[in-house]
Amino acid sequence: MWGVNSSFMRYDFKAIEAKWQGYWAQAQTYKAEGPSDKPKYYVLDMFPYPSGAGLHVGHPLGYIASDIYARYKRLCGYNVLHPQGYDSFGLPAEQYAIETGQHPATTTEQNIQRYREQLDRLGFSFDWSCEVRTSDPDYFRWTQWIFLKLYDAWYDKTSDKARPVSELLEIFLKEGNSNLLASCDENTPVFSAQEWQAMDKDQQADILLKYRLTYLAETEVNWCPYLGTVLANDEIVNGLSERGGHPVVRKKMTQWIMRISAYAPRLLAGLDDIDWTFALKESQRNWIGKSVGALVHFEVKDSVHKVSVFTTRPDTIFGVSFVTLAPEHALVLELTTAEQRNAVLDYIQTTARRSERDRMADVKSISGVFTGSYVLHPFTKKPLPIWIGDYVLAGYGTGAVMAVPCGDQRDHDFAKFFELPIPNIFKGIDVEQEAFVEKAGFQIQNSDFLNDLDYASAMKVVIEHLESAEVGQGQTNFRLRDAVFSRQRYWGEPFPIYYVNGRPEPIDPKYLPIKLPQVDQYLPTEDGAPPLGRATQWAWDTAKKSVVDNSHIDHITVFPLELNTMPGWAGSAWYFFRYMDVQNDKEFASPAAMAYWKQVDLYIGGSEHATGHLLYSRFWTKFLYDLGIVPVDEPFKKLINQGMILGTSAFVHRVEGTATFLSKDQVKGEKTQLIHVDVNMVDASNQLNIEQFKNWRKDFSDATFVTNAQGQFVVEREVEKMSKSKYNVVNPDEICDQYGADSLRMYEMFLGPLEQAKPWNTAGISGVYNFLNKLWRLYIDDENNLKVTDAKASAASLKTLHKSIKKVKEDIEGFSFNTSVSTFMIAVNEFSAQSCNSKEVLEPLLILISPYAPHISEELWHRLGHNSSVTAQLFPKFDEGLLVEQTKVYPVSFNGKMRFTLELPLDLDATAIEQAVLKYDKTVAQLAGSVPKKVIIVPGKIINIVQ
RNA sequence: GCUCAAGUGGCGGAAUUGGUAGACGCGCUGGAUUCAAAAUCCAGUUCUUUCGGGAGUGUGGGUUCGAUUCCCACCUUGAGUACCA
Repeated sequence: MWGVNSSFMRYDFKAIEAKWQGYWAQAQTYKAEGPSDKPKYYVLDMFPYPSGAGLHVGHPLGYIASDIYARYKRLCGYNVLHPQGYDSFGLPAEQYAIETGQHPATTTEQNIQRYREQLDRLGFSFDWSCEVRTSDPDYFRWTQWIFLKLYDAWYDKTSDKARPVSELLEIFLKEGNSNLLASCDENTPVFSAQEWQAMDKDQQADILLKYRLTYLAETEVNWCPYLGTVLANDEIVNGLSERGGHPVVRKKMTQWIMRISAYAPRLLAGLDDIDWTFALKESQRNWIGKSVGALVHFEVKDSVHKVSVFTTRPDTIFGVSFVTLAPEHALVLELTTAEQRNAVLDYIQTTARRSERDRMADVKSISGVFTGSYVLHPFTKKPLPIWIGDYVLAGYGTGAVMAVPCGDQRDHDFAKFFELPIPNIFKGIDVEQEAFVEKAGFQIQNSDFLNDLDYASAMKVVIEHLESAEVGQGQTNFRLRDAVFSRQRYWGEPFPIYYVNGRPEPIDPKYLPIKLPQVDQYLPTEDGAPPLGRATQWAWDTAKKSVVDNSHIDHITVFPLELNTMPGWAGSAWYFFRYMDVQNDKEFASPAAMAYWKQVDLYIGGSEHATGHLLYSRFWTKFLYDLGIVPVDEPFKKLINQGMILGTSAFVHRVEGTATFLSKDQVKGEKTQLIHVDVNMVDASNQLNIEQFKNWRKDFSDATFVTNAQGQFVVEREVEKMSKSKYNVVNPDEICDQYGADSLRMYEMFLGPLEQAKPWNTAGISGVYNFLNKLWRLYIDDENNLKVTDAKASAASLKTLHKSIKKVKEDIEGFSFNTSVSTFMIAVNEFSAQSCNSKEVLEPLLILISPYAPHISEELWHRLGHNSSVTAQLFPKFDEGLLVEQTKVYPVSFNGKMRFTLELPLDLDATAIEQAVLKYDKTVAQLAGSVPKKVIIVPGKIINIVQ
């Protein structure tokens, strides 16, 4: 308690922060204006999933950065929308519900409150009046509404946009689908207008479903019967579930699928127009995976069948020596001859037993089997053997490849292994040992009409030949697969769908939202239906009404509702539009609000969403744009990925097999195990509080602790991901208690570049904490009186101020928040040294610092006598004339003679220039042997000095 | 394997278009203050040195009057992705 009485006053951050947080909330200081004449700026964070663990210091990093930017934009006169919400549907709440029987809504609500308390302490300028929660029926009503829009839409490749199904019906009615270019199921039959009209309602419905942007299809999934759910590939380890170690089987399930593949070309092209990092765009490009090539059809010898393959290298068509099908390929059994039948069946069985993951992991071993059949080369008509092999994936292209051993390493390996021919089509290149895979630096040989051509011309010529001979055509393939949209879970959005004779029917939008029914348990039912199957049909009031409404249904009770729920990404794929007009109960946002706010100008979040959320959001935005619902076709103009804040774990050395713990400096060759200890029991100099440790781990209360000569027990340190299980979590609440929110905000920015991963180290925070106290003492004396006067500022302090304004402005606009903290420190140190107490510089300084440390700035601003908020001010402008720096002389070689370039400020007169030159005469003389005789001034800052 | 990013003091990290490398902070050292501690303030802190200087931004080359910055090769680390025909 000595500190309170000491002559040096520390600023009372607790009182100040509480005071201004309350004031901002009450005055709604950060509420965005509605559509107005002011220029707008939309700053968005990726909204959090409210987990039970609460926030650790890593979570707010991006929020602090976006808050600084939002505050800066307000200071620049923008109407800023800076909202926050919760991605509140999710698996952990459901798992907790399964274990405890508590409704996920209850725990979610508790977690949200905890998050809100923690966020509020940090002084964010969020406009909470437009908070969204994805699990709120008033919100997911619109998620369901968008789903219905997708259900009621198809993709027209001719106009390259989505259109309503009603327009598709008109086309079918008039001309059938033979001229239609649309994204649809591969197995869609071709029909005329007459044939369409002759179909019954059910047949028509089945056809339409093949065109819808969300459709039902059977897909293979990883099913864990024990957990009663589908698992993602990375949730499986060695064929067992990661959680619990239960067996996982491949199972076919009918699921809702999103036809994102229809948008692949536009999702790729759109990347060129948005301001994202190269790395992030690159990972989306890879994910979309465009490859340009050709489809080639091979006739099967003595058969009506054809094998179609996709290849990116049709120029190597004369190098084909066999064709390989995936074991799952539809034609495999039909093409297998009687002699090969057993071998092929064996092979299919063996590969089926291996999971997809094993197959992918095991790249080196080569396996395959001959089917006994042959295809005919499209040009030479030479018979080529058909093989099956598991290096060909059923899911990509056509599930079949034309094997060119001289031009593809996998084909080469396969050919060598099974002693198949390796014809060489590359002139003068040896392909005996390995394939030649370059796309340049060769001329083609042994290839009929392609001889002597290079890659580019051969590609062009061969596609012309394929098309004129009607044995293939140029084609572009995408790797992007349609996205499975069904989850066998409880805590997600219900689908607005019911079934009539097994066919889906949409629920009328006027009955939305379809709320989650009450269930007795959150597990799947005994017969394997999703948890929603536990609810009685009539628990679904609104759904029931819709079924009753449907006039062509007679026996309402037999028509089941969709029991799956939507995946986590559904609610997050459009939430940025809802913030614009959150109270609206007629539309998800009004056209006026969307016309004003348009799109997110700055989006900050983690890069782990590169191929999930960020891709799906772009997909839904483009879709809504096609229907004229939203005015933009890209949701996020600029995107920044904040790096992770890592934890610094602490470990103790335990001598193996004993209960003896050694201080780090006492380990002398003993075999030790490292055991995690809670970082909160370790001080800044890496000393462990042994008593606390014994208390924490009762099983070690009798253990021996070997300390060093100073009686200290030193722990081992290591940087790891911050996580509860590693006991390295630092809670922002504790930092706020000890140093205040402004210190935490500044320190997180000061740690390093925003986009870089960096370790947390609580010890370093004293630097910014001391800085804020120095800042305080610049304005307030030890008797708590204002020191600031109306006196004119000195030239030196004005220069310091304007340098700082320029630097901070550049830093914020370039997202280099770390260096502006240094700038503040330098400014305050210089002002202290200059004994500066002029309002003229100290007022602008507060405005400058306010985005970083809003509480202390606001307090001092009011102490200076202002009634308004510091954030209502305008960001100060810097005076270029004050920013004159030192002069520099550099020698420049020109036409063999030595010339000198001198960087000088604009406002220097001739005498000053001469002085500047003389000041550097030593350098110049060293370089040129003498002092320059003549100084020539050219426009701008550059002055040439000629010998 | 492929793609991307990054290697600078004891540590986190600065350095504008190629122009005084190590800003700023932590830590450490010394001093002031204190009965003492905490806190605060001041000075020092890349290495090396015969105190003139010399070396130095992962390694080896190159371009340049001048390179942390640009080019080539290599090494290391991190992230993503994976039989995509």
